[in-house]
Amino acid sequence: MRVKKQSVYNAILQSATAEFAEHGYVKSTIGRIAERAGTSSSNIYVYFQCKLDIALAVYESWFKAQIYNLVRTVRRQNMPEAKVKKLLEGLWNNIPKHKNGLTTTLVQALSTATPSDNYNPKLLQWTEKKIAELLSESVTGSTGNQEEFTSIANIIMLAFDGVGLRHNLSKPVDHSADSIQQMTYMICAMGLKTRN
Amino acid sequence: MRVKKQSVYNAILQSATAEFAEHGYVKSTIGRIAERAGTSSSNIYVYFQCKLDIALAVYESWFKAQIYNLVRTVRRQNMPEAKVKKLLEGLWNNIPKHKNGLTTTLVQALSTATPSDNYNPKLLQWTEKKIAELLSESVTGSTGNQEEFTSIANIIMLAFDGVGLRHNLSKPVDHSADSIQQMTYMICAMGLKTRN
DNA sequence: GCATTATAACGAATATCATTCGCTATTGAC
DNA sequence: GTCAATAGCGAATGATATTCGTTATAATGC
Repeated sequence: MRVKKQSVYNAILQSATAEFAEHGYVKSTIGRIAERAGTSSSNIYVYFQCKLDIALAVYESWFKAQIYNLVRTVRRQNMPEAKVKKLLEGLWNNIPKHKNGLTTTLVQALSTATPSDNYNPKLLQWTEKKIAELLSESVTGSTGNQEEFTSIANIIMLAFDGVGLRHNLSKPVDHSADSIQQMTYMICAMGLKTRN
Repeated sequence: MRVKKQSVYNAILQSATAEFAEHGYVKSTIGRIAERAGTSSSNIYVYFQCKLDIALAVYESWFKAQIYNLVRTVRRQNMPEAKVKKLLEGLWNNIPKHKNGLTTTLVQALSTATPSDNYNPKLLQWTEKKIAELLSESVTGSTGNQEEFTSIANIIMLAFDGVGLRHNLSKPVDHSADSIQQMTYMICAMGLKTRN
C-alpha cells in the first residue's frame, strides 16, 4: 500500500492559497496550482475531490484566522459602541476587502457550486454563532446569546457575502462607512432597550 | 447595409430568460440559448458582447418588475411595521428565492465577472435609491430620503445579494423569518427615535 | 528480507464551452 | 441597379476541469 503524504497535501494547499489570492476562484487553474505545488494536475484529485473542495479548505483556515483576529480586536475596545463598530469594520470592510483576501474566491466558488458538490455550511454556522456571542458580549456584557443577536449575526453575515460579491466589480460608490455607522447605531440602540 | 432585427434580439432575450431560470448562469450555454432562439451561437455575438451582457439584460427587466410589484405591495399596508416587514419579506425571501428566479443567475454572473467586462452598477444604484425612498415613506410618512435610510437600503441590498448567493447551495438552516422580524424591529425603532 | 497489493503519481485523453474567424447572403442607401 | 456594410452561420480555437490507463512505490503479512 501507498499512503498520501502530508507534505504533498500541504504543498497543494499552500500553492492554492497563493493562486486563489492572486486570481480568484474562476481564473485559477488546477494546472498552475499543481505546478507550484510540484505535482501534476491529476494527482491533485487524489487529495481533493474537486476544485471547490480546495477553495473551501483554503478559505477555512484563512477566514478562521481573520475571525480570531477580529475577536481580539473587538475585546480590546472598552465601550459597547466601539466594540460593535470594530466588529462591523472587520466584517464589512477589512476582511472582505483584504488585499490578498480570499473572500472573493469564496463567493465565486459558492456561487458556481452545484448541489452535487454538496457544500457543508459548517464554517458559516460556526461564524454566525461566534459573531452572535461576540455581539451579545459586546452589547450586554454577558454571553447570554439571545435570539436577537443570532438574527443580527445572520444579517451581518449575509451582508458580508454581499460585500465580498461586489468587491471584485469595479467598485461603485462605497457607502460602507455610513452603513457601518448606521448599523452600529441600530445594534446599540437595541442593546439599551434590552437592558430596560 | 443590413440591420439588426428586433425580432431576433427579442428571441435571444426570451430564450436566455428561460435558459438562465432553468440552469443558472454558469451552466447555461450559449449554444442552447441560440437553439431556442432559432439562431446560431456566433450570431448571438452580433447582438451581445458577451454572456454576461445577456444575463444583465435579462435580469434587469425581471428584477425591475419584481421591485415595482414590491412597491405596490408595501404601499398597500397601513402600519409602518407592516410596510417594513413586507419590504424585507420581498427582498430577503420572495425575490431572491423566487422559484423561476434569476437572482442566483445574477449572483453567479457578477461573481464571475472580470473588470474587463466593465459592469455598470446602474441597476444597483437605482434599486438602493428606490428602497431608501420606500423605507423613508413607510417609516416617517414623507419621502425626505434621509441619510439613514440610504444606509439601511444599502445594508438590505448587500444582504439581498447574500441571500441570493446562499440560496443555490443546499439550504442550511434558514433564519430568514427571524432575521426579517429583527430587522423590521430595528428599522421601526429608528423611525420612532427620528420622530422625537 | 521478500512477495503482495492497494494506491500515489503522472501523462495523455476527454468533454465542454465561450468566443473568434472566414465566408456568404442580404438589404439599406445612393 | 449597384455598392458596401454587416447579419448570419458553420467551422475553428483555446482554455481547462476532470477522467483514464499505466507505472512505480511502499505498507503489510509472511
